[in-house]
Amino acid sequence: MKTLVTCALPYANGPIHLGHMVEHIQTDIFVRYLRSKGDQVVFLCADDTHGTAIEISAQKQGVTPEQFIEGVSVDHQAVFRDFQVSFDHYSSTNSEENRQYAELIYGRAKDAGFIGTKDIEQAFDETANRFLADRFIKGECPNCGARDQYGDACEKCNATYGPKELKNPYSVLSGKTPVWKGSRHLFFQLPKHEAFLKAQLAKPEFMHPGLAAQLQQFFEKGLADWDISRDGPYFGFAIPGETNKFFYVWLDAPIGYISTAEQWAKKTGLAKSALDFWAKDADSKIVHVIGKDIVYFHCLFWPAVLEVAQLKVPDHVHIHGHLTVNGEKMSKSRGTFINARPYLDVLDPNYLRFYYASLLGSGPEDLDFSLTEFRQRVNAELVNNLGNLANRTLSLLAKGSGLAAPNEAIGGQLVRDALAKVKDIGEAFERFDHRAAIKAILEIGYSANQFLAKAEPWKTMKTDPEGARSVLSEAAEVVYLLTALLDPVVPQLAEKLAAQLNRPRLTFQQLATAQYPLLDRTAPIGEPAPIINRIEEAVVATLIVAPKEAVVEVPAAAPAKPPAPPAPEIEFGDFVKVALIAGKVLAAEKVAKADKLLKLSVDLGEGAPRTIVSGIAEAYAPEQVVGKNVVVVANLKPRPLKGIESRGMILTAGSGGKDLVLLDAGDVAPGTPVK
RNA sequence: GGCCAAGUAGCUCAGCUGGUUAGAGCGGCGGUCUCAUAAUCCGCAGGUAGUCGGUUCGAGUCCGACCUUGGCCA
Repeated sequence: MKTLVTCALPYANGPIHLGHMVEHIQTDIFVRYLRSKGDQVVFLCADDTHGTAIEISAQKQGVTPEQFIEGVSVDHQAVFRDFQVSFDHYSSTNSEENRQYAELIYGRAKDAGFIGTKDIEQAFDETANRFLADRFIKGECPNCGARDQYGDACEKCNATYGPKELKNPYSVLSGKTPVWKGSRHLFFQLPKHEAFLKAQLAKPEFMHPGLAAQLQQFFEKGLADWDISRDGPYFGFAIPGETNKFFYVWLDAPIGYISTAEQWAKKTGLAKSALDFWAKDADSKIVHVIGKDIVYFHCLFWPAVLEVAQLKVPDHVHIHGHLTVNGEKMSKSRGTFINARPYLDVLDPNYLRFYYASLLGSGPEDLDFSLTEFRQRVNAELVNNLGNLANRTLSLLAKGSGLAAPNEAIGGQLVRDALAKVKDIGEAFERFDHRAAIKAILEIGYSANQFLAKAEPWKTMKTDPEGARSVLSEAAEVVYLLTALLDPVVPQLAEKLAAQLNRPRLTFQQLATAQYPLLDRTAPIGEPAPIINRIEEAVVATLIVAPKEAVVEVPAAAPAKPPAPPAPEIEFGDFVKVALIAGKVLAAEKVAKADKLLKLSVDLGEGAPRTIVSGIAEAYAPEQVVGKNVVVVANLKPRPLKGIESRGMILTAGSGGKDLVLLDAGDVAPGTPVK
């Protein structure tokens, strides 16, 4: 039995960011575990390269789409390599193999009578000579009138509608008003597969049951035919037997999973073809790992397409959540959109691998990259607990005369307790519950540190050198065990430990039957050294950078003003009288008959929130300030403003009116003093 | 609007089929050790379990309503 594992194919229209890495790291951990356990596993990924967006991007850069995706692919692969994501092959959907499989699958669907045609009317840009997808047409929201909204939904009021309903529509490409034009499109007849899909979703091992339940809404509304064709010009594969029609990018993208396997088979000779995995009756297990945003493509369309093409339907689709940064969606304007390459420029990839692993459960919940949490947890758990355990043990051992013969009375309990956790750790990795695996590994580290603290070999070394050697040798058993347990998560560090022990890494396969003692005590150990250093706070802070545009715009928007006259000096005693406290805005509303005032409810960690009236309404809408961390003068005498008693003052910078920004207290708990 | 999921200490989470004083890690505070990357180890403080109601001898655990958050609606 061999397992084929895939990550979702990154779109070749931009760089890899830390959100992508959530998926690739957790999948790599899963794969490395399976390999360590002795499973045959092939780990594949590719760039998703087709569609209008890529064509436009290439045009902007003055290169062909092929040149454009080639450059992107080089960058993508370098990032994954530097994060030690261990793909067996990385390809592109713009390959000859992918064209062949796309044509094969389409042909089988057509022969089986599952492709229909329909005439549809679409926006057409006569200047660019293109049909316009919903996101290439903008206009005013038919519901709330907001300007510059896309053709499918309004970001202001969340209304959904069709592009034809937009008022004053214009093409994003040319700015011209589009015309409406008919075109005949090809449709995959999804409704004919309702029974198959219902049965597929009912399989408990196929996908997360909660998300499967969510897909029921598609059945309740009735499945619709799926438009799989696009009119040229379109960067993609021409549809056989049609004129100027191309496969929609979402048809050939997942087929990349198959064509990449085909290339891998050719490259390595380890399989005759992709069909060793993908034939309907193949002795294989197929696992897709995807984000929750693309569930219906992978759990509705894709299984139906494979079924029609008489290929194997995936055994499991693992669905994970998205990344937030400091508790919010990644945002370019807030500077929290962190790309993978800048991260690698300043920080060790092992930090991120460990941190993600320590947060990831097997469910589809989001996870947060909080800068402080990231630094504190990695330093405390990976560097201090585990890294230091290895370093203190091996350093002391190196000072003595090497490993002692096994002494079960001293170390048997420690090692057996640790070994007893191995099965659970493996099972946790296998169900993507990396968080649980890390927790158990840390418990082992904790036990070993405790063991050393009690035995105090650095003291007994002087009086009982043999006893001290035995204690350290037993602790070294745990370090040796870590070469297997840490390998899926931080393979480089596991390798360093193995080198310092002067032995090859242990594997989960070996551990399945291993017993105390694990370590051959006759061979010498290597040279001890710290395996990884702590994260510096100053370095983490550099990950969040305000976008350049904003930095440039500030001086332009605020013409130089004469500097304010310096305030008279005050004593330190005067300063400390001001109680500055970090708070979080829980709610905000406009104060009636006041242009400048917002009534805020602010959590200062006091139990009940405070009401504070603040003159920031010209700069901030109420919904913009909710959730913000602010600095509050907490001991200001209460004062009524427009009949509302304001108990404190929010600090801002700027001259007032529209020109002010709230001071951000940062990622600290409400009630934290500010000095 | 419809549907789905989640709401347990400052943060991230455990708590099996309802049953004694609700747990852990991180963070905070105090102490200890000094082998080790000021690491380790010991201890302390922190929770009206989103809210309200119901079932039950007994509910964080079951049911209902509501609130909040996130997601999906091709």
